[in-house]
Amino acid sequence: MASPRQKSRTRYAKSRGTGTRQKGATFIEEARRKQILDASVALFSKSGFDRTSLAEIADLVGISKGVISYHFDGKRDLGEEVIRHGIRQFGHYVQDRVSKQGSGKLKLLEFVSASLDYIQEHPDSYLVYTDTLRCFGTREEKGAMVAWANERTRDVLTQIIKDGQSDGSIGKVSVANLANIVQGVIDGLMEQVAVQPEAVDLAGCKRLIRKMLLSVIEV
Amino acid sequence: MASPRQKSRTRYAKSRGTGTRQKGATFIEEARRKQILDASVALFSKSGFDRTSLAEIADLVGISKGVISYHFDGKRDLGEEVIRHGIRQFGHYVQDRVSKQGSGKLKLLEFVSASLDYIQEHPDSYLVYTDTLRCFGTREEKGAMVAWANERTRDVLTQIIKDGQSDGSIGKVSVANLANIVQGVIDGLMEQVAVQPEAVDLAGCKRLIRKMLLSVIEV
Amino acid sequence: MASPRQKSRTRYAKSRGTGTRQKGATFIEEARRKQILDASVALFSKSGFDRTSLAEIADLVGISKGVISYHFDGKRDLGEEVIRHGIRQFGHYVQDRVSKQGSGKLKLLEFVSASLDYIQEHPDSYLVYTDTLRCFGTREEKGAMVAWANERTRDVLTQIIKDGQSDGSIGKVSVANLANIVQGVIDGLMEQVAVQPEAVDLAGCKRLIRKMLLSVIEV
Amino acid sequence: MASPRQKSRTRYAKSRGTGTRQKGATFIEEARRKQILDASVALFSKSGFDRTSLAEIADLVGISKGVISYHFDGKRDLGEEVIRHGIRQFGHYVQDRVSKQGSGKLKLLEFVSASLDYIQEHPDSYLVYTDTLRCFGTREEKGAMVAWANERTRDVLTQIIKDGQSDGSIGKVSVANLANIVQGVIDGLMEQVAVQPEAVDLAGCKRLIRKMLLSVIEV
DNA sequence: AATGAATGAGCATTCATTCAT
DNA sequence: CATGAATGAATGCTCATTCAT
Repeated sequence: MASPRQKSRTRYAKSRGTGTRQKGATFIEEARRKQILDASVALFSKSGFDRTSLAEIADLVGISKGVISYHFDGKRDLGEEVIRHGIRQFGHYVQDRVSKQGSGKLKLLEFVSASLDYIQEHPDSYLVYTDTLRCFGTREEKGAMVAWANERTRDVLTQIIKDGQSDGSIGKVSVANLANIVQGVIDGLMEQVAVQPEAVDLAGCKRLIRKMLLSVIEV
Repeated sequence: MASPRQKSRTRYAKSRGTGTRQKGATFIEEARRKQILDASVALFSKSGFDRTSLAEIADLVGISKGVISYHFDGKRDLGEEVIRHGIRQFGHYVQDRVSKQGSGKLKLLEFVSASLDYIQEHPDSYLVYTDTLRCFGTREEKGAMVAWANERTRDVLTQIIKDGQSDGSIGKVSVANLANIVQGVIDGLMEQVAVQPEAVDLAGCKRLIRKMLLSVIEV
Repeated sequence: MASPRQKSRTRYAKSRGTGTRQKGATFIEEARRKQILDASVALFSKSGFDRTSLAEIADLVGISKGVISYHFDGKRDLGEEVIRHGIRQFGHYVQDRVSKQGSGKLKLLEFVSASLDYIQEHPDSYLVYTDTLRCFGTREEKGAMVAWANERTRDVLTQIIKDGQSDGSIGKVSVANLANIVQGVIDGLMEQVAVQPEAVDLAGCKRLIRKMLLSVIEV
Repeated sequence: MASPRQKSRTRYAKSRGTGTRQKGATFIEEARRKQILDASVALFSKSGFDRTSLAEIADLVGISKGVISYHFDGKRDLGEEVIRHGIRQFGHYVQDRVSKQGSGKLKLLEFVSASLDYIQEHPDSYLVYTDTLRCFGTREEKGAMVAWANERTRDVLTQIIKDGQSDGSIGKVSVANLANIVQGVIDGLMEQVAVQPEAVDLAGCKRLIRKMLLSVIEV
């Protein structure tokens, strides 16, 4: 995926766009970006994107507001970077675990497990992700962004199910519908866990979901 | 003085939210509130709570901003009312259909169907609900509100499942886990439908969910 | 000329657009606008449009910044209003004196005289006008605005000269060229007077211009 | 240390503006200055002095902002240099053509012609000049600068006219008034041409001005 | 000579809220 | 009940300038 960073100014931007990473100078740059990103996640998860001011972020990092503008192209860019960062991390985690499974069936079950484990370990992640996502422009813009993120997940799921059908571990079932449902139940449980961890018995839910899934993917 | 205009923050508007209704004289009052609420929903669904100003709402209704302040105890109160209104409507719709079913099993299946039908018919509803919630204060405050809304639904579901187990239509299964999962899949699909209606084959999903549910509630 | 005021909000804007002026309420409104406009002219003439902040204007009037936003649609609108006001006043003054003259020739000479007298009496006027005009957007935007203002004057001049040729007081001469030149010399002298009043002997210049004009408009 | 980097505000750059040139070593230096100056003119003519940031200039040249600060004593100094540069170029062009004429009368007419030709060939020049001037501090500061520039021109004109009167090619006429008027009409037409070239028939205007001038300078 | 990085003041703008009438 | 008017704090953003390497 090409980085959407755009507004070229007198800055690192140019060298950044190429994808080439120099050492030295870029190190401090990358460090600052990470600092700012981390502070943003912390504050966004507490008060939400809209209700977190650049001043607060700068304060938390211990820098002046201008630095944020220097490293990011405005608040929106910062928000997008936070989202990207979150999605990437989540994706890596799940992908990592899924890829260790042999059959499509096992991969599908692992996908659910990994997703739910991730949210349990990083409860902020989901909150920041959905909250920030929802702060972007009009309904259409937001919709497009959420849709984009959803499609990403759905594509992965679709592929896993298809693989399962190819390798014979998953039987005849509507791939699209199953993908939608799996994604749905994961998203839905994620919110519940993020908001009220004590109200969800994740282990139990995982077992139940497993049972439900097996009932429809049996060959 | 009987005027609702009181210095105290806990004034008229607040006690209104509880559902208690005073007698007459408030007819015009009730009409105004409805006007404002409707305009709010329309605008929130387009631009989101935070990005909709009281001025815009007043403009759409054709009144001055002051009127809103008179009828609602600030923007937040208006937002909460919008949410309550949305939840209530959704609840009534589902309850209505569920109550027409005989067994717990049928009720559970109808709950899912009704929920998904509702979102299809009122795609704005979910968007306004989640977006507005997003805008309330700190994580704790938001969490409390979401949790409250979730619990409402979960309680209903829990009762339905228990009823099913009592009437013998639903077998041995963890009530809490099943409730969480059903709620989760509904919430998750709701978002997908709200954001990308064309990406979800609702009828197919309903059938698949039905199959999955039957596999775990069989006696 | 239709007023270019646009952004309708909950405000006077609506009743304003119609052109109808109510009494009462609009009085205080009009008074505030005038206050703000006057303060703006004073400050613009001192420091220029770009280097005058809304805060300074508000301070001078003794109100809060918000009031300016309430009465004007942003700084640019304020600037445009200042310009319009200036052009209108200048136009009225000149028109007033010109209209009292009988022949086109006399009108042309009076146009020059009146213009130069005006600038002598209101030295700020020209400065504020040119400075503010030059603060609007890109070269094209600015150009369009200056061109618009120039055309206005040129049209009046063109008409006067044509009238003179009709009534026989002005002979054969290129109307367009003469209009350009007359406007040019007026503009040019205006700047000199505005900037260095003591460096220009206006009475003497008027006499000399008169002589020069007579030499080319003689029948 | 011989480095031009001195704390004192009155440093290198300042003494540079006077026209005095030190000897060698500053070759690269001079090249950089020219690069920056050229880029500035290009950008100022497009967006105006105030709306052009040092970052944009640096970007266009392909250097970092710091370099500009190194070679110029702040943005204002850069602006002044741009103006001086513009005036100098204009002056040279006109002087060049004027000096080729024999009599004062011919010189005067050539002065007008050359000035108008110059603006036609360098329409940006005038725009940059007036716009940049506009941006210098208070009315007094700006006034002083404009006055200085005006005086320069006026002195040249005054001398030409006086020469004409000495050599008998120009008759009895108020030197000061004529100088003011000639300068005025040139300035005024310059603006018209700069802003709306197609609205001015320069050749025709030149002929008409010539006729008007002849009528007052005849011996 | 040059740069990347950081600064911090300044600014226009938005907006919920208040209140006298 | 309703409104026009005013408030003033908050916010994102721009930018000239500084300075250690």
